[in-house]
Amino acid sequence: VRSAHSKVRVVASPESGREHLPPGVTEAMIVEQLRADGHRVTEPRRLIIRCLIEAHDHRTADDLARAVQAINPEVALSTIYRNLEELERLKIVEHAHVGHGAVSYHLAAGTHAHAVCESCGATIEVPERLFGPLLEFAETTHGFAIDPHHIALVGRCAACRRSAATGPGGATGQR
Amino acid sequence: VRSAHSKVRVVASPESGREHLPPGVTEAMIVEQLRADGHRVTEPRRLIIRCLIEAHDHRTADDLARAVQAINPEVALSTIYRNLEELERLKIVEHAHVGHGAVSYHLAAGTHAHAVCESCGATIEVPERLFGPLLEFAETTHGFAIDPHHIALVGRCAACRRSAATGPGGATGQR
DNA sequence: GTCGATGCAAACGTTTTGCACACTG
DNA sequence: CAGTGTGCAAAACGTTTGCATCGAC
Repeated sequence: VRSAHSKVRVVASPESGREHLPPGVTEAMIVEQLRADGHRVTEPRRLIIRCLIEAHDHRTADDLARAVQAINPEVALSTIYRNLEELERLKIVEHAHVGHGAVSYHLAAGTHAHAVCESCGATIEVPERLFGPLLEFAETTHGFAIDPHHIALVGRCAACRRSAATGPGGATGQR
Repeated sequence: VRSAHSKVRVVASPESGREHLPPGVTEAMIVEQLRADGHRVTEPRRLIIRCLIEAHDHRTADDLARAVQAINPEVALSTIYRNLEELERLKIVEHAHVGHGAVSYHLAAGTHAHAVCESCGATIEVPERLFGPLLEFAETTHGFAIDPHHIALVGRCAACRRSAATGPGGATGQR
């Protein structure tokens, strides 16, 4: 039961389709923003941005590294991390903690949170507004401001629930 | 800004007090359960259970190791991990992913979820019922069963929000 | 030419594993 | 006395950092 889901498969939203996808962010726009903030525009940086836009699902630093290295194998993993850090500082990128595994990065399109299947790694997206009661409780009773983006909820997707029902071998299992 | 919160401070619930604390679980009860499941009762195991009960706030494997080693320094960290794993299999213990840091373990008292302050690590507890809308959405639109226990929500506690407001130095910061 | 950004390799903190030995049942 | 559970040490994993060099401005 070691490493499952290396590739996060995003379960399509039934009706909505792609309401939340990168709202037309372009490489140029981001580059612009970087320049404005006094940063240099280098090839690795440009590649990272490009791959981040192309991969509109969420991916780990390592996934991203592979995508970038497919274009330029010279780019180092540490560069990926440093750039993701920078891009987060500029609010261009956000990350989410997806249970046990590696952190997942994506463009800051806002407005949705994530839930990951603990057995297969499939991700669904959840409208932020459903966090309302939680936000309100935390706010009013503790003055605490919950950030729904930052972590992924955990659970079991339809498929895995089904197969768990059939195959009884199901240990408590996953992390 | 390296390692902050090693000690997770649990913000007291304003009124409720300790409604959810270990509902009188005892070492003996758990030992019983272990035996029933065909496991052996060893000293390390006993100590781990004891410390887990005594520390009714949530703690990392490492915290727990220190507590156990205060009694018997021989106990290895790997034993802690292996036992936590076993206890989870028996549904005696649960773990929660608390943002970036180490995983947090606690007795499976159920009925509440967690939210952690991303800057100081303070934890609040959140009634499970507030997840209702989320559970329902995930269930009806994707057949997905969210498990509110498994991960901690992330946000900012009252104190840190206040100091962020005063001290402007606040970077985007924390992980 | 300056200094921010990079590649590499090594360090880090947490968790997992392989192995020989110890102890419970 | 069988075999689970243990300690130890080392590996694995994702991430961060130090340092010399490179290249955008």
